[in-house]
Amino acid sequence: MSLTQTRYTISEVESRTGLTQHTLRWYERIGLMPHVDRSHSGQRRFSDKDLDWLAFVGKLRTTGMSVADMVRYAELVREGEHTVDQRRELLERTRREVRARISEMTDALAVLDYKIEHYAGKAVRQ
Amino acid sequence: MSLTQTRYTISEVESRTGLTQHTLRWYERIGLMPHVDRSHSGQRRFSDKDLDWLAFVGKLRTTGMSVADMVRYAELVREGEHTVDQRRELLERTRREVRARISEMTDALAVLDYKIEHYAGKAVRQ
DNA sequence: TAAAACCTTGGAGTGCACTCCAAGCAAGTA
DNA sequence: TACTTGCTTGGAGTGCACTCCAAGGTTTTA
Repeated sequence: MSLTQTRYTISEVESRTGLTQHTLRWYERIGLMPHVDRSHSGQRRFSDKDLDWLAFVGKLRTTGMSVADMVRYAELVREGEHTVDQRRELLERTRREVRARISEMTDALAVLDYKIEHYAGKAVRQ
Repeated sequence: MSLTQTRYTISEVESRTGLTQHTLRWYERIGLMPHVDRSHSGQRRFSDKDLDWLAFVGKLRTTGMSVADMVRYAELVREGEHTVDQRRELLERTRREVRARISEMTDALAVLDYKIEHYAGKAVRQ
């Protein structure tokens, strides 16, 4: 166990993650963050582990997962090992949704390509 | 010119497009629909052309384009031929954003895959 | 004709994901 | 020490994209 664990203030975490301080506090309030350490005076001191969690949460956000589902996932993590099946299920459902979403968007992209091509020529209608 | 153009009531359009009547009226109100024909008593009668437009708008929605940008696009169409460059630009910007979004999601999908794989084994941490 | 189903409007309400505020205490720098 | 910058909280506010409501007129079906 290292005695030199890095601790980050909220503004350091803001600039590292791109999340605002408001959002970071809000994440904690709604239960999307494991409890963050505090300094003797009560200020937040984030750890590298917190940063890792935030990075993972960022990936979940990117997938389009709702905040409610992310909170659900965080709860399952807090509840311990016996929730791994539920967690995997939640992640698998999310994965199915992401795959569907990507294929829809790829479809829409083709329409966009066609339309732009159309404009490059001259037969313009809409 | 055909004399047997099909005209759809709002509930027919609802079941064909999956958009609610509320949303269809709202689209018209905000200028996202070209003006829809009315029956002698004022009820909407949508044409096949309206359905085509709605299908295209649906594709734009799928790309994640904001309603404000879609309205902007609709305005450009109404303004006529001299706006084709602006329209193409708007579509090209949207295309760049969609491509970026798809690649972000593909990335996040890989993380999800890794995590699920992880759960399938036994080294479970978060 | 009578009932049921469908349509109209302007405006209010909803859910989501933040985003900001005020008042006050804490920490770092000259 | 004085000043500036940073941090705390609960709660209010924002922007987006719908979603619904009430009151009343229209159309279809039996």
